[in-house]
Amino acid sequence: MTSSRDPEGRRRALLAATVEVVAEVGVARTTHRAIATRAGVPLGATTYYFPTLNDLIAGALEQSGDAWDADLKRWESELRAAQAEIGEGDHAARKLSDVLTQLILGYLADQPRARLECELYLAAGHTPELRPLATRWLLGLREVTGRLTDKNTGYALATLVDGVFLQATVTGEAPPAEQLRAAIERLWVTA
Amino acid sequence: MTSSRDPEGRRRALLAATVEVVAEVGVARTTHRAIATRAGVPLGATTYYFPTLNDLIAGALEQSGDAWDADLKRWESELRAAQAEIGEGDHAARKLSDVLTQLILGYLADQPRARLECELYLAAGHTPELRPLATRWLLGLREVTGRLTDKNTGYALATLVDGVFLQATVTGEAPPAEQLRAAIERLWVTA
DNA sequence: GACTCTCTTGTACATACGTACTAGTACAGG
DNA sequence: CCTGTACTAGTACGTATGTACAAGAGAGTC
Repeated sequence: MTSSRDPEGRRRALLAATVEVVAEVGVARTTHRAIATRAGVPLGATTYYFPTLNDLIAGALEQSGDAWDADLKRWESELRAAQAEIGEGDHAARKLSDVLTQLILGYLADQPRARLECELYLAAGHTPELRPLATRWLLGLREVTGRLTDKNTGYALATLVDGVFLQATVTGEAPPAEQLRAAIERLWVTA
Repeated sequence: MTSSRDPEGRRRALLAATVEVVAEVGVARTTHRAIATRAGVPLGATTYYFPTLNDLIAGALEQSGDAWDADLKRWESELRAAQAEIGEGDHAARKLSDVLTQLILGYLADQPRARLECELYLAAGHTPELRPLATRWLLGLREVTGRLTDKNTGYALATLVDGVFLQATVTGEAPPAEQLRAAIERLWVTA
């Protein structure tokens, strides 16, 4: 007896399983067998749909990159909405720092995704072919914060957020909301 | 013919080789054989001096942690010296941000070390026994910046620096010095 | 119904790994 | 000189891995 036929479904299931496995054990310890078990498919299916393990992992990371891009779009529009609502007054930085903090906390609440991102960063450190993907991820954030403020402030904010992500990955705990908000407020100086 | 006898030398060579290998390929891909080759010792020597691979890696990371602690001490004393020299005036933040930026750039110039640190962070994400070590690393910096300023500023500065480390690891490039300095200056608001 | 093409599933194989082990070698103390 | 201890060096073994492959099953076309 063979399973129901659904090639596209299997593709998706394999990619989703890969995302989970990578988030749990890291790129280097991700194996065909772990993915197959997680996806509920036989081992052979992995190499049928993706010629090599690297292709499978690359596909999963790329898919996560798309999700991250979507998140970034949402961040930008929410922050723009807040900007429009409140004008340019003194309270602006206060309000905006609040919104950004909440967005960060919301993102980090999805631990596997946050960990996957950090995992990608680290893997990019010694896997040159992952570097473009990781850089795109990094620069995407910097561009958003840059568009909302100016180049220098954008760099500062993005760097701070990257630090928050790193800390969250290491400790597994949520960042201190008020301290984070205060830090963002100090950086958010519109030129 | 056997090699010259120097047990302590071998221990050190093994730890040093482990640091290099981990920095290059990551914790998960570090193997006895790679370490032995790098250290120029036969395979059997690795398990003779360190019962398991994890012991060897843990030893190497701990040693690196000590080096990081020493670096932090140096950072603190240099920043304190700068503080003492310049008083509390308006130029203080300017001068201190300059000094800290240079310290960061200097640290990141030693790429293998910086990469090892980030490698540890990431590995800690899914290896609970590494978490204490990584946290100590993280908190060490935060304590130093906290002592130099105040708790909130310390958090903000340390987080920014962590972000800089992450970015440097991913891109392999030095951070933009002037933008980084400006960001530090904005955060360095003495209470 | 026969053919074919796509997909499924299980197994096989070469390789690399962690670690254990054996045999030998230098140097200490008697 | 002899003996035990600490170290060296090479090899062996069981396991897990990436990937290849063979045998089959479902669905569409004639």
